[in-house]
Amino acid sequence: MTKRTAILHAATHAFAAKGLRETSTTELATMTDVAEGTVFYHFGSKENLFLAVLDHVRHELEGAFKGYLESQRPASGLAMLEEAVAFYLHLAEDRVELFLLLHRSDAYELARANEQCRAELEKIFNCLVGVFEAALTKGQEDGSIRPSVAPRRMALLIFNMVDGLVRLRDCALYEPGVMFPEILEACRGLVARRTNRTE
Amino acid sequence: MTKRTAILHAATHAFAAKGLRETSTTELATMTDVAEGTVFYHFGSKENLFLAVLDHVRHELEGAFKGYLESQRPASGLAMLEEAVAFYLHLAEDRVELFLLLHRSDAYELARANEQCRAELEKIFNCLVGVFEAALTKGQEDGSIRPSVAPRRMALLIFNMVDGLVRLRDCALYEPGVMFPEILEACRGLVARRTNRTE
DNA sequence: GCACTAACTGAGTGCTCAGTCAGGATGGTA
DNA sequence: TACCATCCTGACTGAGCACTCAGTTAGTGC
Repeated sequence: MTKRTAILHAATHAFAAKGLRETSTTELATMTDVAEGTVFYHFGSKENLFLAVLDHVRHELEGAFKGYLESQRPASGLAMLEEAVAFYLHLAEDRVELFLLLHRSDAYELARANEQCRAELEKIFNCLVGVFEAALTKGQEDGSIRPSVAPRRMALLIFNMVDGLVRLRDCALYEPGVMFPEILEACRGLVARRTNRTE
Repeated sequence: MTKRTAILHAATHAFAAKGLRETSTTELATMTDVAEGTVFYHFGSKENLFLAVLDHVRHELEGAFKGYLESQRPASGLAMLEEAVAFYLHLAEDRVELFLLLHRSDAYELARANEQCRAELEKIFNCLVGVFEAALTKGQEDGSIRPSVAPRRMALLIFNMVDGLVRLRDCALYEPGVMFPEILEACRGLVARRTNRTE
């Protein structure tokens, strides 16, 4: 591993765990057995390093979801949606650092002043919401999902529900795994084509 | 207004807008036309000031929701839920700073080390989720809401949906007002007693 | 007028940190 | 061997910061 990528990885984890301001360049240099100057040689400034981290996070997320979408052959759009929710929660456990970083205010703060950061965040956001949206669109084609549902907007609501659970875990306020059956049931209730029934 | 409350208010807005680390005590002193020392005379440390701000935010939120609950005489639990969602979105626009502060990582960061902060956050969280939970419980009593719904857990999911919208606005990624009809419809679909129908 | 206290002041302190820079090491090429 | 580019080093710098403290002011009771 080159020193550049070592710094990038260390920064990803440190920024996710402690935040941008709370992680010093001195600290990153020590963590990676590198001189302070090396950080600036490769990335120019702390802000640029953060942008590189965000770019890295985006690639990781896009890669993970791309791999998932290609491996799945779901029976229906509705099944695809349920699998997407499951995969989202799985990924949030598998790659905690990616989600921790996105759940911090740092990136959104920077995005207010930095156009590149904003664009990066929007790409990530579209990728995350897009997974649910794709399932809903497919479901409307195969008839498993109600035609009255607006895919993009419903995807946004589902994303909020699922990502909200992950966020509560990150804040150590709640454990999302517990809610897994409820959230699947909720998604079905929100979008599945209704059959005749009363309760 | 005493200098103490002037500092408290300035801090609430500054911490919400820029974050804890990004707001210096020097800055707060200048904003409120007060000497640096005065901040420390009243609050002892920046961390204590932040805790006072959080306590203030909690009182404001609890007061707002208490006033709302007392003024409402909804026809059913389902109607109450819809009003709660509307009020949440309304409050999030009316008192932007309260929600901005809660959507920052600062408080959750501090909560990891500070028990008082953690307790404060949990109270706020319970207050916010509680509003939806109360509506669901009432709805199960009057029959407007399905008995199969677990009030607390469903309240959590609805909270995530609604608060997620507010959060997207705070990140300037989306405008929540647009989604208002969808989110009401979604809530009804999630919890309302089902009638015979097919689509 | 005096004593006591609470509120307030602001210059000063010591520390942390992002970023710099002059120079060293390494390896490829003429 | 000489030259050059790339990678890397770490002591240094200047700015910003939280916090301190000796001292001032204003109010209150005697």
